[in-house]
Amino acid sequence: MPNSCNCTNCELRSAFFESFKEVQQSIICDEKIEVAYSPSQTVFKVGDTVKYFFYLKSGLVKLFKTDREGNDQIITIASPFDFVSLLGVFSETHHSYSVSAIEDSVVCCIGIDRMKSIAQQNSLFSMNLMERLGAISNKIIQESLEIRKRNAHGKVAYILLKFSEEIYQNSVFNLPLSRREIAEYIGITTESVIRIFSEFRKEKLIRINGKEIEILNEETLEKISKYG
Amino acid sequence: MPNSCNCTNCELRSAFFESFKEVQQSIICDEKIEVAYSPSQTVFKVGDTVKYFFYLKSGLVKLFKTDREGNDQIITIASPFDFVSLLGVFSETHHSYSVSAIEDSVVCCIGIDRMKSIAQQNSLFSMNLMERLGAISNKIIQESLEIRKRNAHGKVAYILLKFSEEIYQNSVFNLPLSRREIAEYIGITTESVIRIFSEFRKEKLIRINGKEIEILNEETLEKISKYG
DNA sequence: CGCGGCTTTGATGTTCATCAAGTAAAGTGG
DNA sequence: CCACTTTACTTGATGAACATCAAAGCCGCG
Repeated sequence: MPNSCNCTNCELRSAFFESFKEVQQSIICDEKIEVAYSPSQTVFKVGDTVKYFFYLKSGLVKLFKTDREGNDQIITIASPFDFVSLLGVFSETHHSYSVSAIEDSVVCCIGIDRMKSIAQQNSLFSMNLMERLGAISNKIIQESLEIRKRNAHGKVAYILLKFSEEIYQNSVFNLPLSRREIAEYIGITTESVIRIFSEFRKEKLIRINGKEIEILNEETLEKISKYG
Repeated sequence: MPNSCNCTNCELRSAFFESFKEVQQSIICDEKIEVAYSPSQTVFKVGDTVKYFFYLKSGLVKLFKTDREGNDQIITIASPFDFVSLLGVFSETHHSYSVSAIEDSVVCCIGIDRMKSIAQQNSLFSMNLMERLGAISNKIIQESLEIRKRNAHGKVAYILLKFSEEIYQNSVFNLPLSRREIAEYIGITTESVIRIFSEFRKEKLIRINGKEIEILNEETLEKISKYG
């Protein structure tokens, strides 16, 4: 029964099932599970067996690794429509990073074996999948280079602009990450994040009210992001 | 004519054509071009149109980006059997990074449209492709996190061990990168690389003779790499 | 209500970048 | 093939950027 499932209008379809035959689409629709997560809840952890292919339907999640001393490194933030499963999903049996929600989120889960067998039967689908997975991995790599080449001020400006322009598309937003998580994302210390936030506030580049941030001077922040 | 091409024993076959029907394999064998590069020669540049899928048959190449001030950032070093084309190859029309040889290298080039149409016809092939591309992208992301979390000494130790253990599998090797390139790879300055090399030499952890390096005390280097 | 985690600020110190200068090596043109 | 230029390498001196350590206020939660 095509279109009988509740995801007929799901973004997931337009996002990457465009090339899909309806019968297969409905198989996926019937078999997928939707799971809701509250902030700080874990979707999966490093080392967990790869059982599902994950897709973020709504909300915001962080991908991260924890080292032996318990320090986290945030790899990236995934927004709605993003695949939470990266490329390793088809080549690895265990996850090489952890995922947890940083906002109320809904994740679609499709059995990985099911995904594989469908991909093997439908090469158009697997090409689409490859393109989308490729785009995400590329984005992570490029972003990591962008962050790496900046000094602390540039890193903070970059991340503020990312949240404002890319994620929330609004000059006012609620920062979904703690100061510590920001630090873990851009590779500086929590204190430095706070100090630079304060400087930006004193220079009237941003307004801060707890987690609420407003970008007041985007132009100057762009400059700081570009030229440190 | 299966097996009529000169790459019957090519690593490329065992590497990812295992699932390939012979007739298609020979199409690829017939159509591929092998190009040899000397150190410092460019395979392709940021912004170039994606025309080929590239595979490293032998040698060593670097993937890197150049910013507006002309400073390079090395993304990774590709070894034989590695795909030089990353995942973006199917989703992007222009390369987002540059590639140049750092040793005498031979690169196999296959028309990208040809690859795409074959992948669309053969889903087993496209799955294989996806797995391999995924593994490489994952490796780049993981390595970048590893480097990021270390201090300067740890970074240098890490990179020395990478060359020794992973790339050359030998405690003596000729460093294929200049001091500057090492710096561009791990995100510190050239002077710091040199200084830390000198310290390691004075502490008898390594022996340096120009480009020739010998790892003398792997154990201590491992410790420095792990604990900074 | 008290404990632990998050945030903030200040004082201090280390690490590493920057600047400068000199040597060695490698490419370039007459 | 040699003078010349350029690039790579090396060391030292200096300072800025950022981490670390310490302490206190704040908030949420059991």
